[in-house]
Amino acid sequence: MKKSDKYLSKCLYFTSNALARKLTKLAEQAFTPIGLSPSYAFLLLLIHENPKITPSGLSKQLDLDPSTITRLADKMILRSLITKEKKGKMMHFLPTEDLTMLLPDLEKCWYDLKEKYDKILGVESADVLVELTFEASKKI
Amino acid sequence: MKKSDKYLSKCLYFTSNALARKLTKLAEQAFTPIGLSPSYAFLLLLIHENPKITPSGLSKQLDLDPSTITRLADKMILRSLITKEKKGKMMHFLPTEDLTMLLPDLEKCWYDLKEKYDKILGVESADVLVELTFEASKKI
DNA sequence: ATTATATGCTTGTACATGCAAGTATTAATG
DNA sequence: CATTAATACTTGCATGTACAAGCATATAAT
Repeated sequence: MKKSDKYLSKCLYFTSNALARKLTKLAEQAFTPIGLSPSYAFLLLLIHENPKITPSGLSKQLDLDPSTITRLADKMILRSLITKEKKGKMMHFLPTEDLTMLLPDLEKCWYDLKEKYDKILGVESADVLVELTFEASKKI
Repeated sequence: MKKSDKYLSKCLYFTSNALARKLTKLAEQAFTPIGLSPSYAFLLLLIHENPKITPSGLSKQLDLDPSTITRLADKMILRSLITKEKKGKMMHFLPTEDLTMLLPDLEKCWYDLKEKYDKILGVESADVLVELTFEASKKI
């Protein structure tokens, strides 16, 4: 076994990025029916469940830079799935009717995604992995 | 607990992407001493240990698209850390003297990175996580 | 041997993302 | 009250990455 194999297969940075890329591909497939990539789906779900949520609020929950939220949200506004309202220095996002109508389809995509990787990894393994990954992510 | 929390914290796509982003940031810090981001470090290590390796070979080992390898490698050529040679339709990458000289520093960055996340997560937890992540990634 | 197909790499383009800097609003301090 | 500092968001720019299409070479089929 070469040194490089050890570096790769034993490096959390590398393995987690590789896994993330593959899951992203899987997720993108799962979400094609609604024509949105998965990041947007999360964003939309959060806005739907937390109307008036701010960019910084979304930033914290999604672990994304505020500027990234702005860009993602702008595209969703163009698609009339959300709106935004400025109150002082705060910006609030609001779901539209279109989003409400889309929601069931959106949730279906999620189930499909979960089904996909559960099938590949086994439900128990997937559950363990997601739990550990979540905990690790919180710590870093 | 809102539905969205479940969707986020229990979604492997989301958690693994969040973790990967955070580890990438950590890794970028660890590799600043040599002025390279971590993807390049992996690439260089593989080329150093497998002289004459091809883009497709690197693509498989790094789980990156061949076109991505081309771009990464091009930048390393500009920095005189590798060279490339065409033989038929195959392209071969070769380490330069500069790379050989850089290698010890490069490996040091790795150890620092591992130390960093081992400290945060605990060595055992990190080991378990990397193993599970690696296995999952192989399956998908 | 010529044409067709497959393989390997590179280039054009697009995208999610982060950081640094800018703008606008609120809070704090003198 | 005026000035300074802090907060919230957005914009400019850079980067790693993938996909699709293109080009070059090798292999297969007729």
